Amino acid sequence: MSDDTRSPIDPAATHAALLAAGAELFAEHGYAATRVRDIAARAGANLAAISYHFGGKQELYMAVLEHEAARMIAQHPLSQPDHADDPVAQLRDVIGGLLGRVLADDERGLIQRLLLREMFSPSEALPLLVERVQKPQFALVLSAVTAVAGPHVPPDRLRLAGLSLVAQCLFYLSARPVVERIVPDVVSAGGRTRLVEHLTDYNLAALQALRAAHAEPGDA
Amino acid sequence: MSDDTRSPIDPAATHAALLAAGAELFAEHGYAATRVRDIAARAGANLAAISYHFGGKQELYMAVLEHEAARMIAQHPLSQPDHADDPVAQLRDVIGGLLGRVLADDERGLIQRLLLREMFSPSEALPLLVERVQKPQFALVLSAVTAVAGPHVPPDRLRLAGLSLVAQCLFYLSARPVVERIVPDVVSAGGRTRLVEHLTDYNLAALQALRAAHAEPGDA
DNA sequence: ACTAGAATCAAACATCTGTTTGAAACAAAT
DNA sequence: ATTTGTTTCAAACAGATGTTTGATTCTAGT
Repeated sequence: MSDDTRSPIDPAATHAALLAAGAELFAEHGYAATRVRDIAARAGANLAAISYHFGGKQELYMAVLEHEAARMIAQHPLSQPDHADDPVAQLRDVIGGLLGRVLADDERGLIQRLLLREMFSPSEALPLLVERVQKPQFALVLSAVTAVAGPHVPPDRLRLAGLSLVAQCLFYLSARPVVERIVPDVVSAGGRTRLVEHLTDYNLAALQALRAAHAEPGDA
Repeated sequence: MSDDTRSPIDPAATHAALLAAGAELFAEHGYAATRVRDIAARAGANLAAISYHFGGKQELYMAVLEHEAARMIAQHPLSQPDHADDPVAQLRDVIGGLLGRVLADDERGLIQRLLLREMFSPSEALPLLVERVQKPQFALVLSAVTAVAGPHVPPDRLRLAGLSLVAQCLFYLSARPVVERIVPDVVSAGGRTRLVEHLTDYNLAALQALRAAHAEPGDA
């Protein structure tokens, strides 16, 4: 990020560089532990640029969250369920997509990390993130869960099942250092495909059991 | 917390009050966002008491983690699997125990919150917490998972299943504000028993499918 | 009662940190 | 070329924050 060789005065470039540097540092260290001097330095901008362009640290943080949320929606749209006929493939795609976003080292992981930090230390920005990031993600998960479990399962159970699924994917975002310390080679490059397989199999079985438990009397 | 009417000089009481106040504030706001002045105030102690008794903020933080980990082991031992004959009950107990610890508002929740913060922003204290808190917890989960899924499932799959189970329980610790915003009444007092039921059913089904997939050729 | 060490306290200290300032550099319009 | 408004910059600023200090109070041993 942040072209260090930015000789001509380019307000937009400074603005963008500050947003990018802020996103990385806020995601890595959290709001309180991030120094505005470090953000400015990484952005190759002057210290006062933060106050000039955004008003202050707090406003920059909010702008970062809005910007990252908007970018995720624009650049990485949650794939629509185009497997209307194959619920299992739909489930696998949702899991793979969610896990890929969560474990990505690039900008896709940024918004997830920021969101998780907001979850744990909510600020006034949490509602925005929930509305723009979490709810659409959950809706997608819920549609996949519903497709597998069938329409006869009560909405309550479907929501709980969706939460279980999201939980297992997001877990590896926060618990990565610990998981690697307890069970090695789970989030390594090779282990990632195994992980998607496991999550698909594991939840598929649970969802099919849920479907069976709420089968329509006349169903096979 | 921290008896405010502590007229006689009692070094041990000050020491303990600082540990308690530090645990609460560190768990609530994280290390960077916690001010030593607030800790001292909540403990009813003088500001300099932190340096005097522990050396500094960093050392107090380490002492808090060690103390909370030790207290959890001493006061809330992870119930041993006394259901050698009933794997389902064992699973339910493990889930209920883990979820109870995670959602507890008392001191049981403290160590979990501190641990989760360490997971996300690891410090040099993480290895200690993993060894003293996380590994024993995971061993217990793994024994329950193994009891249900049977001995013929490869250890790799068992560990992944254990992680899935832990993930679903810990999720509600970090995601509580978001969960309540997406799906109301899940972590409420009434919803908690429903939650334990759901988690038990959901994972029981998944584990039984795992058992069936790896059944000994001669098994029924 | 006296002394010595431990613990507490109010105050001061040094550093860090977010913010502001006023001048300088730049771009665009006249 | 001059003017005007915008952007950048080094420096300074004010407040917060972790730490230290030196005196004071307390407890215990003699």
